[in-house]
Amino acid sequence: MQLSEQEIVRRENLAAIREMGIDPFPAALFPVTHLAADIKASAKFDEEDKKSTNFTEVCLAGRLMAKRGKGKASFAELQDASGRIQIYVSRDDIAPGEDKSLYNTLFKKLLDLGDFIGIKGFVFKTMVGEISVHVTDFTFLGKSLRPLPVVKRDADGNVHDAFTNPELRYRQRYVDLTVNAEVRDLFRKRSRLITSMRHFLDEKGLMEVETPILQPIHGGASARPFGTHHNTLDMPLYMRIANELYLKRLIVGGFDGVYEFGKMFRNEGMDATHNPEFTMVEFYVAYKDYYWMMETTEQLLEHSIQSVLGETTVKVGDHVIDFKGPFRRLTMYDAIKEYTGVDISDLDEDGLRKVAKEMHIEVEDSMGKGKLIDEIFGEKVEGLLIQPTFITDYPVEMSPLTKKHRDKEGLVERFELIVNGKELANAYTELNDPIDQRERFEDQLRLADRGDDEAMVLDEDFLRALEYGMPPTSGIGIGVDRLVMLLTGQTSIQEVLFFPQMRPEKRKEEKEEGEA
RNA sequence: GGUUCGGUAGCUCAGCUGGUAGAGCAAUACACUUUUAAUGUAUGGGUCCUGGGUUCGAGCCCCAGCCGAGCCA
Repeated sequence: MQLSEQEIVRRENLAAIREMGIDPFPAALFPVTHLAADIKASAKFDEEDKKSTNFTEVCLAGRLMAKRGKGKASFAELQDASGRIQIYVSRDDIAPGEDKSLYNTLFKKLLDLGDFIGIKGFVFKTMVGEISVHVTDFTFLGKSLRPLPVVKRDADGNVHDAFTNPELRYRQRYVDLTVNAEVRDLFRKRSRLITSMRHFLDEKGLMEVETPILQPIHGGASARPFGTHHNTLDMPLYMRIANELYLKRLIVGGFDGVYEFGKMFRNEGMDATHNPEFTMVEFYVAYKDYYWMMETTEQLLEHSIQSVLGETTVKVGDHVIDFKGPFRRLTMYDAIKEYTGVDISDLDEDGLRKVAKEMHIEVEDSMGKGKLIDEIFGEKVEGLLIQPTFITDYPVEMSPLTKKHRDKEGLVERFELIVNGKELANAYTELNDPIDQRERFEDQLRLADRGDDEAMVLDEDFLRALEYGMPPTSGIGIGVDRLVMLLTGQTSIQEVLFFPQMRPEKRKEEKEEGEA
């Protein structure tokens, strides 16, 4: 392995630390008592000597992220999980005796940016007013053998030498997180959002469950799956594209409210809004319908966004999106009529195909009525719906798991929530008539025969479950990644996933092996 | 899949009409006991993504490929 100059220096420093009799990777715990951000937020000071009156002895641990040497005393910055705080190290405080090597050698020479240290000391304010920890004792906690990018921030908040290369940031997310505080904040928001959604669902009395990721039949959605193989059973398995059919089996089993946060896997193209694996939260509640679900969705989003952002509005580009309910409700046909001027409610398949062609939408022979309407909506309407909007009452052909509308012929009780021109959630009054469900699956098989490779697969065991009887139920799936993108103003899904999917990087060593 | 842009020091980036590679930060050495994008002086650091081609000569031009970003489908 070819080491850079700076990596060699760090390895030499590592060896020198060992020679001083110090373990550069100590095993013992370090008794942390405080976090940088808490000290900065609540330190009180004696006006006379500038020492803190409430933080007289603190122990912190973290990475050394900046050094400002000043001869016999130095300033440095320690970064822990909460943020950064300045530390002040003076030679005669940490090395009071004759031997000054702890300061002159270890602190000044052998300590590199990125190393982990633990410090003990008291909090004070410098002459310039910076809240700092005056170090009385420090412990080496871990060596960093590679130089981190050094990102600096000036007094006006401008960032200098930012670590911005997206490829490097995604491939080495650990570096991105170490060096870019706003990235850490984004993922904290993501975590808080999921926590607050979970609280909301718990409060509603729903039970969190887990269902199979490896499925013998990839049901519950229209998408191409990842295939895999189980050796012992010697059978193909698919990574789930949805968990809907399993959650409904649990409703059959007598739980009347279940939810699952989970990864779904779809073997399709990747772009700014699609990663092969992504997170959905789905929940199903017995004895409810899609009207109830619309109200519940409004409450859930308003509650969780309020608790993450402290408000219900989000700025996205030039728009301010308000998640305060109630959201606008518009039927699919009315939406198309409003945005294209065409009333398609009475058209048959041929009529729809003609209308789509007139709108310059690409159509294929394999497309049925449902797919054609979906294309028209997707091309001409969806992108224009910025504020949260429930699009309701879809044609039965494109919704094989949804109950037929209670009083509109040919439609089903389904809604999608569209925000900022994109689908955020998809919900139904669930189809619980097993005979109707079997016919819908058979319609899907006919679509598959026509060449629709996304048509849904018939799941015989799911039908058996419905035959035992499922209570009337409403269910929904909400795209968590897309919601996080909205809340954090990101336009790329990669920015809200810790580890977005990437092509493998070619290392030189591997390449040479491959060629040999 | 199509198309545009990019890949140069650890990081962020310059690099003229094709003439043997540059800055800031980081690193190394020295000075400095309240600094803060610390400062001053000096020093070192490169498979210019890979492979071909054109040329006396390629970071730059041509071809193919790899990786990434954006736009389109």
